[in-house]
Amino acid sequence: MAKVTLKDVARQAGVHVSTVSRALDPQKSQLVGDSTRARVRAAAVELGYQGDAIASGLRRGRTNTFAIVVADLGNPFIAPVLRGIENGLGGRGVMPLVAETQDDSERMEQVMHAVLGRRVDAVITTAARHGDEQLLRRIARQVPLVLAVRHLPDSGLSAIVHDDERGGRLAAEHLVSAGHRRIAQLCGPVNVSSFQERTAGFRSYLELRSIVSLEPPERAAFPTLQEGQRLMSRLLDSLHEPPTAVFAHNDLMAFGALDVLKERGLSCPEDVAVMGYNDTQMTRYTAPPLTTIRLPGYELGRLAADAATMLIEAGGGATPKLTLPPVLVPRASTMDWSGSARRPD
Amino acid sequence: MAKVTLKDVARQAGVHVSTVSRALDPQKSQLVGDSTRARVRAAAVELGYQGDAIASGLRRGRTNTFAIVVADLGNPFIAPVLRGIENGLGGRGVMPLVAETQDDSERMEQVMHAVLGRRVDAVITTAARHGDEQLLRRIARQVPLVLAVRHLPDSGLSAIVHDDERGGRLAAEHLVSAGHRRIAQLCGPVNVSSFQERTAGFRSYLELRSIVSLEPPERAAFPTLQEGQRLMSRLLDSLHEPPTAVFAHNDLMAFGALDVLKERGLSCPEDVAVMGYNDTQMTRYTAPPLTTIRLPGYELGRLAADAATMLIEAGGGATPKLTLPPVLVPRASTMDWSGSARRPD
DNA sequence: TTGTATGCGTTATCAT
DNA sequence: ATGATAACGCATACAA
Repeated sequence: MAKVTLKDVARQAGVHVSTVSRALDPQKSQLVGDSTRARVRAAAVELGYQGDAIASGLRRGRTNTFAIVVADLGNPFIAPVLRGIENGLGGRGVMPLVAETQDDSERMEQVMHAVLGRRVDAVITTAARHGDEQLLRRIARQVPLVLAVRHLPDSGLSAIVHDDERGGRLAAEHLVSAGHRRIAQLCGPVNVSSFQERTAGFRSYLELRSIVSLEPPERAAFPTLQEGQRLMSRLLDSLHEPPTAVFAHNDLMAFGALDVLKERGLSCPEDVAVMGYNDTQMTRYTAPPLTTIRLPGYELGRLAADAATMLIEAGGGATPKLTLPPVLVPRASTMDWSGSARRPD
Repeated sequence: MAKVTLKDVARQAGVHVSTVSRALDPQKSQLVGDSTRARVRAAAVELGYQGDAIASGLRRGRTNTFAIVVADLGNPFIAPVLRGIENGLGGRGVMPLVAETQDDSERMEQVMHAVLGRRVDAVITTAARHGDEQLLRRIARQVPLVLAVRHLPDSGLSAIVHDDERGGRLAAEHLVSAGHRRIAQLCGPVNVSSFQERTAGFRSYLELRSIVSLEPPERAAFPTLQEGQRLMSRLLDSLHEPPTAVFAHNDLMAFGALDVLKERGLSCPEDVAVMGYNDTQMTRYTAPPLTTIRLPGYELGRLAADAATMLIEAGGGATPKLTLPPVLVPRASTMDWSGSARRPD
């Protein structure tokens, strides 16, 4: 089945290619006579004509394709975001070109190169890290760029993010009001805005209450389960006495922390309360169900898609920024802590 | 920053466009003199030249883009598969164009239309349903097509799948050998190969042991948590006495089943053992940890990418098919069933 | 309302 | 070893 082009349809319908082009373009089909339009459409259907988006893209300078650059497809939190983007795009006939940086700035550069070469109409990335400012600003001069989930303060780039500073504070408030005073946080990578802000928000509330935040000797290199395990081990090793509560910077790291607690014969929440972040799908099914901070990932994805669309239309005349609110979701992993009776708030 | 084309580089280097094209093409750069090549490259770097994959695609007839058509990005099992595909493609400079059908055959048709129009070099889909044979065979005549995860028996299409018949049998063996006799399965959608085969494999082993499989009045419309809840409720409503073990066709449905059990005051595994399928990331953290069937999703993704590449090179002269083995992962959700002492095998 | 001509950026083919 | 030219399929400015 050789590929059918406008030319073939034109011959079949007995008109010129440009007429076919117009008749088949919803925007311009009105410019063509009723009878010819019908004839052209019939011919197109009969021959099974299918427009060539590549040729059209070359001519029009628009590909109806957005690049979605994520850090890690394996992180369950990314699925709803992707889905939101996909759904936000679908209606407009735009399709997502997906790439993964694996949280590596070099790969980020390669990926950006690859997507720019494909002449995407916009780029949405959830993979920004501090240090990428220069690269991303350069990219943003060539194509509308939206930061999602992670932003780059003072970069002047559009960003749709969650209020992670607030999320960190919510976590701290929750733990403190449950009576905890020996509190630690397992921090995600230092060069990612989300984790920096969670750290800061959490710490600032503790300081407000004059509580010292216990912290492991280092931060996670990646926000993964394995790193959660590693940090929790190091934390326990570095203290004479375990903390009574731990705030992990995402749910995966919290699960890693739970592993280590169990391994060492500590129970959650009786000995150590644990909370996560993101409220990924499974948190309510774990043992114990995990207290966490819920972020509207799907919503954020849709809004990022909208922002990218706006950016295209505005032609540089706007930089949409939005910060979505997190919500505390209290569950058993921070309830009924045995120490709360002994040391009431 | 206006876009830099071959023409600009040619002018800067003082050569003809076609020379630039050759000098910059790794395949043909040998055909051009050493000094000119150096000059051209210098000019390209200086101007920040970046090839236009759209124009190149139009001319060459290859876009270095594969379409990945999935049913549901929200299903956690799809993440490792996507990741495997992405990694399998990355090395070859190919990028994935991702689309979601939401398990709707009509949307499948639209999506296929959209990706064909984008002149992708190949299509990998994990969203095939019985009833899609005709559509997909038509697509396969126009572009190399690989079915992944779900296949279409007798369609003659390439397929990289898991051995779900075997997986179903493993599940049945496990439950029976734990002493269960009142066993039910919560079946996924009837028109999807994976679930049909899980159903068949499970049933065939029970028949072998002369055990009647209890089943809810209907199957799930989608393999989701909500449907798992619904089916479990209907199952319990339809029986005088609950089953002692339930095989859910994926982990999500199993979690739904657990919800309902808890709601009704039944405990797992003491009253009812539950097992899932897929071994998604969270199964070891749930309460109780979920017995499940592990599938090599990442591997399957990589192999599907390879198969698609092969298909392109073979030009229709091959239809790679592969079936990957599942593995039983026993955990607490099917252990220490209280009835096993009373009715030993 | 329809047809003509031209170009989007690249590459293959031919010629030099 | 390099240059000239045409063509990939489509869309637009312009002419009729």
